[in-house]
Amino acid sequence: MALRHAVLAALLGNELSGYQLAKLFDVNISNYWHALPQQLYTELAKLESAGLVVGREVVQRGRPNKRVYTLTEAGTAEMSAFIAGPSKPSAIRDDLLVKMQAAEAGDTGRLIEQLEDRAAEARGKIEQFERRLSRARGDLDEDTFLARSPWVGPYLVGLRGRAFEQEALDWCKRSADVLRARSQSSATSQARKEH
Amino acid sequence: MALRHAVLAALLGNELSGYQLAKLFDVNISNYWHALPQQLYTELAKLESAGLVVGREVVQRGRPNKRVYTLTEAGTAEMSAFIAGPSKPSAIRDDLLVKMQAAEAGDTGRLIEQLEDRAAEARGKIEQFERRLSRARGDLDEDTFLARSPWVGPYLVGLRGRAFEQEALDWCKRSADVLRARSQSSATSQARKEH
DNA sequence: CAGACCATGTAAAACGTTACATGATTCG
DNA sequence: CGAATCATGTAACGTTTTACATGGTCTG
Repeated sequence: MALRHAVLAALLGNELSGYQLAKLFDVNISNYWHALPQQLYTELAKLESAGLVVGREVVQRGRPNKRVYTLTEAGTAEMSAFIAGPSKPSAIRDDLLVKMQAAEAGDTGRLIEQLEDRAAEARGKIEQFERRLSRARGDLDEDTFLARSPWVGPYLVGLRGRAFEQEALDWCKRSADVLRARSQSSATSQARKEH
Repeated sequence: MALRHAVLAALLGNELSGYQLAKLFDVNISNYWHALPQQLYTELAKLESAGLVVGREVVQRGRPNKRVYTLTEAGTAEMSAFIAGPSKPSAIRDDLLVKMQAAEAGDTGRLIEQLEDRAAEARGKIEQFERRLSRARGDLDEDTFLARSPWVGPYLVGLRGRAFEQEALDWCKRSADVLRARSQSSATSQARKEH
């Protein structure tokens, strides 16, 4: 029971369909919880039969009908109990870091490419976070917003998302630079030998 | 097949037993890949029957015998193929962030406590990383070390571990401050009303 | 009219976590 | 002598991923 709370948290204050939730998880929530659409559909069904959310059918013109979900009181209570309870240690898994750890066993050029791809991705995400944070603040400066807004949870989560991506970006740039410099100098000394 | 590569990466250049590997995962590798001891024992058995590692029995006095594992050529080749192949998007899951997202639905005081606990944990980990990095560098400065050392993968991974914990620490402090300030000002306005 | 987007699910396979199980040695 | 550390596993259970399945609308 873990995805459960991430879904409830996303639904808190927003009425969302499975599809909308999937998009939200893809672009936003994935920075602290990753889930595939299939999981969300099954989770929403489970949550509804457990009485933590209620769904209602929304008839649409020009596109398929959808079923949107809202938290019930039991759902809010569940969330409140979750917040008070113990946290599991946060888990990370990142292929790039596994690859970096084993860098000497593989093709450094390919690894550098992957670091550059990840850096580009990070740049995109940072911009997204920036836009979303700025929209949330409106014309208040950050400290004022954080002091006065009735809801700060999602904003603080966004700050961490941005910082995380910034950190990833810096690391990718630095690591790619180091690997590039090393492969050049070893190519140079190789050339010197062959001379 | 995912834990597999994290184990192979850890074993690259080190001959380790399941137990030593478990400790390494607990303190070091957990920053980019999390695994429990049980998983490691079963994974090592699988890797050995797949011919990617070989184990050998080490007889010890004063403590139980152990079985230590080394990469085979096939294991190194597997790692090299993994490095060249596509990376899965990195996955994070952090209860604290789920709780923060839903902060308004629960007890803010409990959440602040948890942020403080996490901050203390982060401080400890940062120190550990600092010590390990400094030991790895020896008396070279970082840039010289990164240019000259034959192995930089683990060091670069350590840099990210430290940066990640530093980022977590900063975020926990900032978030706890924000929540504290808000609960005080709402307590104040509450007191004013009751007056 | 092809490709992207909206919209929702099921089933099987792989993976991870929790609980169970054991036993010797060292340190305070 | 109790707790921590060294040392290794199995089995049951729960979660996540991958593959399969479908079908309408909107945009270029």
